[in-house]
Formats: sequence, C-alpha cells, structure tokens
Amino acid sequence: MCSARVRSDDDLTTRARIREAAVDLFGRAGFAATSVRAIATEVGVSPALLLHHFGSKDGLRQACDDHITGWLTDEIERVNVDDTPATVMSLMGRRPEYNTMIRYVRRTIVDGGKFADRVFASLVTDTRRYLAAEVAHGHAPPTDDEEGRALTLVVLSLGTHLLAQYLAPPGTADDDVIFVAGERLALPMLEMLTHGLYSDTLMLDAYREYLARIPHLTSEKGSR
Amino acid sequence: MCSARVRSDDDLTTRARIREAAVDLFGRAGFAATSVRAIATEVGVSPALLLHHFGSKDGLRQACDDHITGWLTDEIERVNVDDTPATVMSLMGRRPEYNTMIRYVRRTIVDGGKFADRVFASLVTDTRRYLAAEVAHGHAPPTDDEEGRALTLVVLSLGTHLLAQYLAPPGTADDDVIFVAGERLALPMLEMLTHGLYSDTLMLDAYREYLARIPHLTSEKGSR
DNA sequence: TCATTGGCTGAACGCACGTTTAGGGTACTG
DNA sequence: CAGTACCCTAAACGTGCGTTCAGCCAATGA
Repeated sequence: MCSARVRSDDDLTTRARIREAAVDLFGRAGFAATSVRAIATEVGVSPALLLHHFGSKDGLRQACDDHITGWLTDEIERVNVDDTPATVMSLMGRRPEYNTMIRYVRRTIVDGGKFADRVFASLVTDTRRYLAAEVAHGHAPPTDDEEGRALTLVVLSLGTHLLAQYLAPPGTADDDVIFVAGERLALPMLEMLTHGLYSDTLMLDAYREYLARIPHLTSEKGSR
Repeated sequence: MCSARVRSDDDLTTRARIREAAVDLFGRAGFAATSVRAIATEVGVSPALLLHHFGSKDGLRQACDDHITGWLTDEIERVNVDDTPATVMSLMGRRPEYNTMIRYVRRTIVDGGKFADRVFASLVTDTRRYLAAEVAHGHAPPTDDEEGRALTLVVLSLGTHLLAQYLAPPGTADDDVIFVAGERLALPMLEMLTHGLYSDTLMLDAYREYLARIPHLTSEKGSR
C-alpha cells in the first residue's frame, strides 16, 4: 500500500493516471488555473473520460484530496517512528514523489477550505506530540502555552515550504526548490531554536508589559 | 501623500475607486478568481470603463502593484524611524486599510512573479537592517549567516500572515483574522526568540555533523 | 452466437470571461 | 455657437471553460 505509490505510469489504470496527473497539475498551478482539458491532454485521453470517471472536476479534486490524505497519513506514521524533524526535513524534497505531495499540500493550505483545515490541524497535533516527547526527554523546557509553541514551529516549517521559491536561489530547478530552500534555512533555524535570537529579555518584557497594560480579553495569557 | 490614503470613497476619482476595489478584491480572492465584471459591479460602473482607464485587466493589476509599492514604501519608512517589530506587528492589522494592504501582499507572495520577488527581497533587506541595529546595540549576538537569520525571521513573520486564517480561531471575523493571528503568536514567538526551544545542542550538533559528513557543495556553510 | 457491460471518444451546449466597438452625454474652449 | 475632449455605457464578439450526450469498440458471460 505504501511502496505501491512509487511506480512507473505504465502500471497504473487510466483512472489512476488521471488522478496522478491531476495531483501534479493542481499542486503546480492550483485548482482554478488547471483545466479539465489540460489534465486530459497530459494523460492523453479525452476530457470526457475524466468526467466519466470522477463525475465532475470537483469530484476529481475530492479524489485527489483523499489520495493525498492516505499518503500523508502513511508517511507521517512511518516517519514518526524513528526520525527527527531535521532528518525528515532533509529527506523530504529529495525524492520527486515527495515534491508532488508537498506541492499539493502547499496549494491546499494556500487555497483554504475544509480539507486544508484538517491538514493544518493534523500538522499541529503531530508537532505537539513531537514537542511533548522532547520535553519528556529533557531536550526542551516545558511551557505554559504548548499549543502556541507548536503553532510557532508549524509556521516555521510550513512557512519554509510556502516561501520555498523565494528562499532558493533564482534559477533553481523546479524540482529542487523545496529541498534547496530547506537546506538553506536548516542551520540558521536550528541555531535560533537552540540559542534564540535575543541576548536579553528586553523585547519579551516590553511585550509582556504591553499585554498587561491592555487587558483586551478575558486573558489568562500574560500570566506565569 | 500619506494621510491622503485614508479617506471616504466619495473623495476619490472613479479611476481611483476602481483601483481601490481591485486591490481589495484581488487581495481577497486572487487575480485570476476576480473578474473585471465583479470589480465593475462593486464600484457601480460598467466593465468597459475599467478597460477604458487601465487598458486591460493586466494593466489594472500593474496599477494596483504600483499603488501598493508606494504605500508599502511609505509605511516601512515611517515605521522604521522609531518602532520595534513587536509594536509594528501589533499595530498592523488593527486598521482596516492595513488589512487590505496585507491581504494584497499576501496574495502577491503566494501567486509569485516579478513584483513578488521585489517585495520579498525588500522585506529581507529591511529585516537585515533591523538585525544589524540589534547587534550594534548588543541585543543580539552576531552570526556567520546574517542573511540566513534574516530569512528565518521573514519566514516567521510572513508565514504568520500567510497562515493567519489557521492561527485565528474558526469563525473570527474576516477583518480581524490578521490581527488575532498576530496576537496569538506574538508571545510564544518572542519566547522562542529569547530563550530558544531546545535546552541542549543535540539537534544542532547532529545537523552540523550531517553537513560535515555530506559535503554536497563547495560549502563554507558548516563552519565556525 | 448475441446481449451486456464498461472504457472511451467527438461533437456540441451554455456560460462566463476579457475585450472591442460605436456612440451618448457633459463640460470646457475657441 | 460649433468643436473638442473626456467620462462613461450598451451591446456584441470570440474564446475557453465545465459539462452533456450519443455512440463506438473490445471484452465478458450466458
């Protein structure tokens, strides 16, 4: 079920080849900017066949979402067993089929919608689990706002993917962008996650004071 | 020139009102998903007038880009004088006209293109200048990779805007999303920027070792 | 053998889009 | 008063879209 996702196109049913092409094109150009005709041409079939199999363009998107969901679940599960985020970040983007998935997820997040909400939520959940493990092993101190810390990490990693095209040098081959961007930021990010940026608590104190002075909510946030 | 950007719609020429509506709609839904007819309806004029003034839909986009460029330059210049990133982050998103600008910039970055490259580059430049000042004042230690550190900060701040809809609680009013997301992350981010995440150098050392073992480039990166 | 099923196509439909064209209305200018 | 310049519109054009429909063709099963 897992290794079956890596194979030459010849092995696939036409239905599956259509879906693969759709995932690729949706991920690259977005759902709205990808026409049914473009996908059909890519696969070498008629536009009508596509609707015969999936009912409508939205049906095809649904099939892509489902496919990616399963894929993502498998991979995260497989990876959580024995890898660290650093190695995961390095490994991903190396293999072209990961590129396709990451591009699709990227598009999903950018375009929004229910599926995107679910994907984001699951990323946060996974990060919280990872952070809890780090705290348990004594590699990170506990915090009042575990969710906030997880959100910050998700912004860092997802943001790196979202902005990959700007982080990789101009002219980087399309399929290398995600990997190159990850490598570019890995060291300065780890540096910041290890030693922080500021050498004093000036900023932090200033913001805490700002929060204390303006009690804008039924806030229990500025506490500790 | 600056305060002239805040005024009721009545004061504006029709040409300007069209541009304002276009900035708003392009920012919300994206260029491709916003039709000339939709903008015309919003302003209350005929679609033809729009093309009379701007030549084409692309001409209108260009006018929006130019408008936002000037606006952004003014604001950054005004802000750099005496504000800290924390207060800037807090202030922005408060006023609705900033919301419009941020949404437009967000779309620009997501959709890519030459204008996006320029915007991103100028964000990095500004962040580097800010970091240099912090180092000069002794609030932050120097680093081998100033650009990398700046990129990391840009990913953090821009990422927060890109992902704002997921960071704010579901159901947050459209115009509050950016501000609420900023407030949600401000404290955990400052915490991380001040104290870091990891309490040991395990991760950092592991990645440095990985870099040393795989000399993939004419690298002078794993140094220090 | 014939009927049935399912993958697949070519042609067409209705629609929304960006754009063009011809011209109406109003206010300056000689 | 005629002429001109400008803001603006109604109507239409061509294009590409998602989708529908009638039917071809090969394989299957009775």
